[in-house]
Amino acid sequence: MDLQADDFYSALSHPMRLRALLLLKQEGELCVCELTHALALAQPVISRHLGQLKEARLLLSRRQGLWVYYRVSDSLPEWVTQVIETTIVGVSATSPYQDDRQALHAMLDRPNQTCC
Amino acid sequence: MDLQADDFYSALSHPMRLRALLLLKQEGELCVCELTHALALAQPVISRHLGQLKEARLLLSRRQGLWVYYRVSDSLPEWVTQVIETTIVGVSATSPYQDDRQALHAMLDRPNQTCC
DNA sequence: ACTATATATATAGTTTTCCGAATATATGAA
DNA sequence: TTCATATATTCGGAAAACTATATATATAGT
Repeated sequence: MDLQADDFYSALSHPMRLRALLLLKQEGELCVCELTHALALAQPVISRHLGQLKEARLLLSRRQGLWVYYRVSDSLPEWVTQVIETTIVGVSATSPYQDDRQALHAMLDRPNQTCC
Repeated sequence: MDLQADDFYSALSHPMRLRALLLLKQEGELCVCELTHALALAQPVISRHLGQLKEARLLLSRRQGLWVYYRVSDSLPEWVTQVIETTIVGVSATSPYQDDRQALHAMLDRPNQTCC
């Protein structure tokens, strides 16, 4: 069963879910602690929103050790992929999306080799 | 002040507002009674959702006699226009968007010359 | 003025969404 | 096993969104 348009749009109705999706699309896989740092929100809040995006089938996740990595699903309908990419082109240079990327890149001790 | 991405996405978070926007983009100007017929909803419900879309700067309206015609704004950011068009390409042949157009076209006595 | 039609708004109540805090679970290391 | 860390979930309350009903407004015609 495919992703429905109204599920897609209501999944993105919360500003933070939009920020998380755009950041993940641009950066690839990110763990919860990286998103928590980049978006400057409490960890349970992040986890809940990621859970909603995953339930809406926009995200996939995999666990690696202590960390859970989220990424944008690679089996989205073509129009959804285009909409996300068009949105990135349109707004990624503006606030708060630009700041989110900067905060991520400014984060010290990102996992993959080291720890959070 | 320009349309913000999170305003755009939260404006479309209600399934009916998404249906109305896609229908208006495809059909051009429509009056409230046409939308009420096509979407099969009570008139105050339609008016309120149209008001929200207008407040979000996605729609414009003009009054002509008794009727108020709504249309998609012609001064949207380019990325917003592309997102809307991409969504139409992706889902306009599916339910309920296809049915909405059919219901509109099946409506007798649409205004413009006659009355609702 | 009065009537009819189209649309908008206000009110009240219900449902949904969201957050904070606490707690639970999963993994890895000692 | 015990401890520490990362993430998920649960619970209670607050805030927001939504609906239905009723009413108000705007316009046109008589």
